[in-house]
Amino acid sequence: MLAERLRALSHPVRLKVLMRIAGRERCPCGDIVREMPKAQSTVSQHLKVLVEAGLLECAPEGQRTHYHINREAIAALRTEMDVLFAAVMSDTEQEKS
Amino acid sequence: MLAERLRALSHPVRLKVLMRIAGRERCPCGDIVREMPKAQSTVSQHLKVLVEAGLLECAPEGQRTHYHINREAIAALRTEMDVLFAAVMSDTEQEKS
DNA sequence: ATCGTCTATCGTCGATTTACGATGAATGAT
DNA sequence: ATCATTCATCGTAAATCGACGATAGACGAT
Repeated sequence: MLAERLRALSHPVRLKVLMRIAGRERCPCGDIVREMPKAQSTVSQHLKVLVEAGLLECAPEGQRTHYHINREAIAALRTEMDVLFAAVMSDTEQEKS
Repeated sequence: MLAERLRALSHPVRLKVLMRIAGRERCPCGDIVREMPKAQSTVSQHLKVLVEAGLLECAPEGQRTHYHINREAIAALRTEMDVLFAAVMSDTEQEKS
């Protein structure tokens, strides 16, 4: 559901996490923790939320887990948002004085 | 902040409310309550959240309050989302094997 | 085999959210 | 003046969230 994905994006830390991961392939959790004034468990939780929303994917590799953007999900979200924006911005036609 | 506005959109009832108001000028609270299986106080609260996020504007008129879309805010949000999407979808350049 | 590193998960606490009914203020109708 | 309608707000209960420390499992290095 759209609301679910928007919820995943509706926290400043998660937005920042997403941006940190963007532009990298295979970004491990530790990298993000190091760049953020949050406990490791907190970051891990936020990552989980993003993964569960489908916006991130993770790949356990050796002792670490690499996260990366799920571009398909992002593209789908963009489409949904476009539909929403179009609907909400649509002209009423009954407002001509 | 972007996260704030996304939060306002991240609830199914609020999304529905927004869609109900879209395409109408001067939509009173009662109309929405009637079209939704939620208590009046609940709808009123959700409207408040949307207003506080700037996505809706309200105009008390007689005994009722008319709500309408704040198109400028929606447009601004769309721009912010475009930036986010662009950043997140950007190619890494380091993935060519 | 032992130790350090990386990460997920658990338990917990306080804060916030969501929903509702009740209430009250303002307006409109009679 | 009385009464009904419309809406915002208050109080409240249950659920969820956000953050943390502690812990445990898996892996890599020695």
